[in-house]
Amino acid sequence: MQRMTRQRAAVSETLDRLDEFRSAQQLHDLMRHEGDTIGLATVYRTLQSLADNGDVDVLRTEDGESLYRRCERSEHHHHLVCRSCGRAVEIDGPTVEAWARSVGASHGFTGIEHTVELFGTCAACAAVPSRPAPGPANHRDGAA
Amino acid sequence: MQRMTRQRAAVSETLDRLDEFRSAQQLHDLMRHEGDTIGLATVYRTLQSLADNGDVDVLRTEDGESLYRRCERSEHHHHLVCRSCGRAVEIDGPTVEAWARSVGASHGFTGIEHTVELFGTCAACAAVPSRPAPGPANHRDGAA
DNA sequence: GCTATTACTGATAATCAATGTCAACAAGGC
DNA sequence: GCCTTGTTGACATTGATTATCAGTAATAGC
Ligand SMILES: [Zn+2]
Ligand SMILES: [Zn+2]
Ligand SMILES: [Zn+2]
Ligand SMILES: [Zn+2]
Repeated sequence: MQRMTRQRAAVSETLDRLDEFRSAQQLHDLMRHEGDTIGLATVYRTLQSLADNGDVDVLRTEDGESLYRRCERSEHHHHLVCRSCGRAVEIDGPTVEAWARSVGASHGFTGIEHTVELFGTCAACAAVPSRPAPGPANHRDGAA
Repeated sequence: MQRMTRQRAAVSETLDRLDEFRSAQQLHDLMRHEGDTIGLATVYRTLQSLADNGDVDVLRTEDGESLYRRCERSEHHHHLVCRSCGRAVEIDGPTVEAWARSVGASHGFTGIEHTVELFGTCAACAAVPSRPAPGPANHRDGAA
């Protein structure tokens, strides 16, 4: 009931090569520019199912866009994300997990989940504030 | 350059009476049902400016909707929010603040900001799983 | 190999929160 | 009163995401 198609494989491979959080549209553009033939809807669907399976991590930007990234570790973790290029570092908050549970319980809440994300500007982006995105995102449409 | 109008005052008063995080549309509906005359765009604009001034806290739900709430404390804090009714408890993560800064710095990131929110089901909602929203949100349009 | 079944694809339309537009409107100062 | 300036609200628009659905691949049975 879930076939591995050329398109799904391509999305997966693209994610493998990237270190940055990317939106569905960014991934679609990137793949198209690299010669892949794939529809935007398929990219959305594939990312959706990858996320459901826990194979990629999802992140909502401040303006409501969903960003995806294939992370190294599969266990629960959090992210330190560069606001300008999307580069991410996987981190864990050893104390945070316990703290979340205990705070929740002390107020009579059950089924506690927590959202912990750090945002900042990475060293590379801080060094070159003019260059907006050192990652694979900075294809300016000129390299056609 | 910023006048206090009947509409803005009404939004502010409504927020004062609520303990729950509410969306712009929920607030608009609620006010309309209570007899207030106000346009949806005005509610959005007012919430926007209140948020910019730090007078209300904003929260993005899992599906990208913005929820607003007037909080007691004005200093930096976080929230424990009921997923089903929006009720919220203000909490602070004493260690989290320092942890965020140090993790960011140790990876060469600058301008660190952090997002820490806890979600769960409050005692009231856990007790009555059938009743969807004990708060002012459960106006079923029947009380016209 | 051939065909029926099933899942997948992708162009397009639909959704929906949020924002932009802009003429009518209120308040303050004069 | 009248002008200036900020506000309102109905409506149109945006933009990311999702739904549609006819056409296309892969699979299973024969
Ligand atoms: Zn960066
Ligand atoms: Zn955690
Ligand atoms: Zn708060
Ligand atoms: Zn609750």
